[in-house]
Amino acid sequence: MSGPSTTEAGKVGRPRSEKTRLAILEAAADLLEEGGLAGTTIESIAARAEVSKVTIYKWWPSRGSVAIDAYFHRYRQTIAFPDTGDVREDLTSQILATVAAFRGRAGEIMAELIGRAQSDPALAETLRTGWLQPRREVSTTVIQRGIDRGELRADVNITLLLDALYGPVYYRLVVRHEPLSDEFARELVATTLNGVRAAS
Amino acid sequence: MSGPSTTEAGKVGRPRSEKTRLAILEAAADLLEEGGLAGTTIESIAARAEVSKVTIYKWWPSRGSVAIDAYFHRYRQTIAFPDTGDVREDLTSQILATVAAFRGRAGEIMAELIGRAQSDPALAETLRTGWLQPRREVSTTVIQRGIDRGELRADVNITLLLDALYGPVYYRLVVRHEPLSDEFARELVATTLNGVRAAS
DNA sequence: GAGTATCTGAACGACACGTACACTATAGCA
DNA sequence: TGCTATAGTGTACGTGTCGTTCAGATACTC
Repeated sequence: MSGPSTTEAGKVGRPRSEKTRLAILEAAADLLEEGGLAGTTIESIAARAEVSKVTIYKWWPSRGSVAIDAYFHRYRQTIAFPDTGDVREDLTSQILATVAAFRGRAGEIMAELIGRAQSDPALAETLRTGWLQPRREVSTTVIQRGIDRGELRADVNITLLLDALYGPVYYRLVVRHEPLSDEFARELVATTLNGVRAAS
Repeated sequence: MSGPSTTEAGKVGRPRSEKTRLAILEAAADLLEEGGLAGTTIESIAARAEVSKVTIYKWWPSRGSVAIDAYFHRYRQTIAFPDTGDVREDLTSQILATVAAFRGRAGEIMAELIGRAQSDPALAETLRTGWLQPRREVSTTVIQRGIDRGELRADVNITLLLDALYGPVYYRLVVRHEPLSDEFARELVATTLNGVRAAS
C-alpha cells in the first residue's frame, strides 16, 4: 500500500497531515463511485479534496495507487472466516461473500482496478498483496482443516484449488458473460470438490 | 469486429483500400509487440502505417478496437479441436494450447486487452464474441461428447464447467501470481474432472 | 463526365500528465 | 526565540493524446 498513514513520532519537520490524507482518499472513493476509474484523475481528486496535486504525487506513485487505497479505505470488509466443521460449507460461505461483494458497485470498480493493473505494476502488486493474498490465506486455512479432517485428499494442491475456486469468480467479474449469482457460487464449490465425472 | 474488410461490390464511390486497412493492422500489431497497448495510440499507429488519423477513426471506434483486430490479425491461431475419445485428453489439449499461447508476448498483450476492456465496452464485446466464445464453443462440443459417452455426469452444468476450466487460466494470466505452466493445465483439468474429495 | 465515398494533411481545443518554482505552514530541538 | 527540516500550496509550464473539423485530392460506378 502506498504512503505511510502518518509520519513516525520523533521525526523532525512538519508531520504529515492526516486530514489531508483522508480528504484525498474520500475524494478518490467518491469519484470512483460516481464515474469509475476513468473519472478518477489526479487532477479531479485534487480539486475535490481541495488539495494540491503535488501533495498527491508526493505520497502516491500513480493514479491506480491512490484508487486502490481509496477502494480499501471505503470497501474494506471483514473477510469471512467460517468454521462449521464442513469444508464445503466453509468454502461456500467465502465464495458467497466474494460474489456478493462483487455484485454491486464495488465489483465494477474492482474490475476496473484489475484492468488498470495490467499497465500499472505498483497497482498490480498492491492488488496481489493487499487484496487477493489475504483472502487466499484465509481459504488456505479452511482447506487445510478439510485435509486434516480427512474430507479432502491429503495430496491436494492447495494453490491449484485456490485458483479453481477464485479463478472462475474473477473470470466472471472481468468478462461479464454470466452473472455472479449465489447459485453460481454454490455450484462452483460443489463441482470443484466433487468433480464432474459420472459415477462408474 | 470493427470495420468491414472490403467494400461490397456494386457500391458507388471510392472503395475502401485494402492496402490501407492492412497497413493499419500491421502497424498496430508491431506497436503492440514493441511497447504494449500503452504505446499503441491512434497517433502512433497512423504515423507508422503512414495513414491519416481520420482514416482510422472512420473504421474503428476506439484504440482498443484497432488493437484487438490487430491482435486477431497477427495471432489468430487455429483452435485446437481434438477428438481422441477421451474427455480428459481432449480438454487437456485445449487448455494446454491456451496456456502455451498465453506464455509468450501474446499473453501479455491479451492481458492488457482484457484490462482495457474494463473501460472500453466495444473492446469487451469483441473479446467475448470474437475470442472467448469460439473457444468455449469448441470446448462445449468436447464436453458434450464426454457426456454422450457417459464419461461425465449427464446433468453437468456446461457453462459452469467452462468457467471452471478457463477461469483459472485467465485468472493466472491477469493476476500473474503463478505461472501458466503445462503442469498447471494438466492438473487443472484432472482436478476439475475428479474433484478433490478424499475417497470415502 | 456526374456522382459518391475514401483518404489526406493540417489544425484545433480539451484534458490529464508529470514536473518545477517560490512560497507558506507546522513540527522538534537548541 | 530562532533554526532546521519536512509538508503542503498555488501557479505555471511543456508534452502527449484525444476526437473532431475542414478543404481538397483520389478512385471507383453508372
